[in-house]
Amino acid sequence: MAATLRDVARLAGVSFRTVSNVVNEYQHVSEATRAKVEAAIEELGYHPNYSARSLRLGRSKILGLAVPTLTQGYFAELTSEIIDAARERGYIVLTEQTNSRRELELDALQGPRRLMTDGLLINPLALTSEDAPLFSTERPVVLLGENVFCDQVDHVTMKNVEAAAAGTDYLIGLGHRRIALIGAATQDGPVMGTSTLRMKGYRQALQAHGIAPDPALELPAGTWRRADGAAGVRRLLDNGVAFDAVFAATDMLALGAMHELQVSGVTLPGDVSVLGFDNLVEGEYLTPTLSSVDGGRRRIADVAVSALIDRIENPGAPAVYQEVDFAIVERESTGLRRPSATVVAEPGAGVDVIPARLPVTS
Amino acid sequence: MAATLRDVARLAGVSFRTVSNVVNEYQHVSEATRAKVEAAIEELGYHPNYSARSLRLGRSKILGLAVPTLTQGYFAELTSEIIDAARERGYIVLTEQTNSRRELELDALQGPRRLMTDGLLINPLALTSEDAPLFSTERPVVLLGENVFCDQVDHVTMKNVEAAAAGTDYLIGLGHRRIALIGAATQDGPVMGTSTLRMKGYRQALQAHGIAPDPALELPAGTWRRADGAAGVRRLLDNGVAFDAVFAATDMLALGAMHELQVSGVTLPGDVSVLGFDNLVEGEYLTPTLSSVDGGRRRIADVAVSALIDRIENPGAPAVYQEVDFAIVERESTGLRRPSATVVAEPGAGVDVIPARLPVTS
DNA sequence: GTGAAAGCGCTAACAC
DNA sequence: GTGTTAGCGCTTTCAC
Repeated sequence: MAATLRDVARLAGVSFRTVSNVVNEYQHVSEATRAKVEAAIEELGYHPNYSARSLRLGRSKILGLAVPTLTQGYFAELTSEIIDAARERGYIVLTEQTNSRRELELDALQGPRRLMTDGLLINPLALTSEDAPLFSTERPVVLLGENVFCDQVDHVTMKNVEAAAAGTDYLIGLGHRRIALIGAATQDGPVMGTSTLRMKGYRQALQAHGIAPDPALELPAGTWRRADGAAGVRRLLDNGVAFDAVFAATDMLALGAMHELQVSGVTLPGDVSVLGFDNLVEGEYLTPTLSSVDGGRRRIADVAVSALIDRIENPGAPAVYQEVDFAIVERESTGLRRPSATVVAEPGAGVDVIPARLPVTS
Repeated sequence: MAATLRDVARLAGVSFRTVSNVVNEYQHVSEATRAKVEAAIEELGYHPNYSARSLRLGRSKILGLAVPTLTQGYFAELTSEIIDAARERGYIVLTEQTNSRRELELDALQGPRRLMTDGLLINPLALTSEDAPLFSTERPVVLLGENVFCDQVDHVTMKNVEAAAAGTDYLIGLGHRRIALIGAATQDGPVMGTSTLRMKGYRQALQAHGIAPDPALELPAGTWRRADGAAGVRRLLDNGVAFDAVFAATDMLALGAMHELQVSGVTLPGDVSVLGFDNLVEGEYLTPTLSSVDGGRRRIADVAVSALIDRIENPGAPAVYQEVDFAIVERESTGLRRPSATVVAEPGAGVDVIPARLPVTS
């Protein structure tokens, strides 16, 4: 059996109240007693019992985290960063996977496990803003993502519209005019909210530069997996749609798109620039390395964890909606449009149908 | 404040002992009382307090998991599967990342957090078998991976040697004779244990078929990231080493290798077969899809969680070392060696230096 | 600066 | 079949 406060007190020859004082770094303990107690703690290998402490304090120093799945790069990295951020603040993380299933998202929110944790970070995908009332529970919740909005609850997310606009703007600045968007929003698509916002930013940037959006360049993706990115490019190539850049709504889509382009003999970024979104570490290990819009995942982790812990330790403040800053991470997959490239249509020219595939000019 | 047993008892008009009986599904509760109590529970939204229950029982139904990082595909997927397996058995998982740092692995093993969990699953990378004594702690531990072996502790791992041999054997069966191994073991390389075992299996299979191992085909990888796989292939191509297949020690290495081959104009699997190891979901989303040795990750998760929970609920049994079964998952990146391929050296012929790069025969 | 004692919410041994 | 009660290990109020 593990040593308790009493065991330590007995060994140190003090009352167990004094031991508690030492453990909790209270004032008013003489140096001599403190040393004695610390020696006893060391000797017995004493650690406080967290269950007892939680019961007493009503706090466990455990945060709950509910993400769709760890098998997707974005959520694996987000979780990784949340765990690290929590650790820095003395909290640990109980991770649950909801698999985007409504019942599991509800369980994370309302189930008995809630009581083990001091607060919950949740990125819902199945629940929608119609379910918003469910989020204003007695125990603190911090919302992540773009699927649910709720006035009553802290929310940390990206500047999706602005970031997507900046990404598009960056491509335009490189001279690109026929920018395909892979991962365009559809009614029944996955992660509706996110794609809607990113598409909005894409269109805004085009319009700001007087480029008319071309439906042929807006490709929905069934899911956000690599294969969908590849399929998007395939469709462009098969339909002979002219394009000089690809903006993918996520890095996973970008990876698939890059791959399909390269297999088809298209040089990156010579013929086509590819820009992703999310800045996954994976992008650093590609050839060419992937340029990407960093929506601020790292910062979301930090801010969300801070917001949650602040609310736990200091309840009652009004709910805050926070958007973190983004950045464009320029690597090798994007470059200046080559003046000689034959595939580029003039701004606003609509669909340019070219014979077969994207010709490779070199 | 959340409702307690007493609140429920008061509302139901029974003693709180009776409520406890209902909650814990004891015998000897009349139907009528049970119904009354359940109604009261429902009305108050009562959930038992886990801290109190843990304190009382000395059990928390929380498992600890210490993996190097969630940013690597293998560990993200392993964690995902462990969380699901634990959930099925009524446990939840506290995930920690050790970043392969010795101090953090020690902390997972010995730190105060151990007391919150009923048991620990740990995949050490910095600790070695010399540290084995540290693993036989009072509370149950299950070891994962190949870096530490300890008689005193349950251990669940892959049949690395046999699986790598089977993978190599499979490639030989397809007619390949010049099989490059990317991720060969080195003294100071990462994940020493794993690469040593997989290389051993590779060599065994070659020898079983009378093929002499060729040092030029055994490429160490600095780390197990995608870029290292690409670098391995580059080295083969630049040195003009003839090869008709690549066996990568992990899927990440395989991804990099595939990419570098394709960018160099090599057709997969027409010119070269590529076989990975780990069977990450990512492999399903490549073009071509990646054939891979599945070391049994899914099963490791199940078996390890079961072993840990069994030991928690029924301590005292002797420690067990278990190796799970593997499988070869055949997808598109591997195929029969083409008889016409000019790049294939005869078995045992040693290094064939060819002019420039691997010629593409079509 | 230290000691005594209450009580967090629960389970289970013990009465009835 | 139901009620009473002790105590898990801790923090903290209150004396001294």
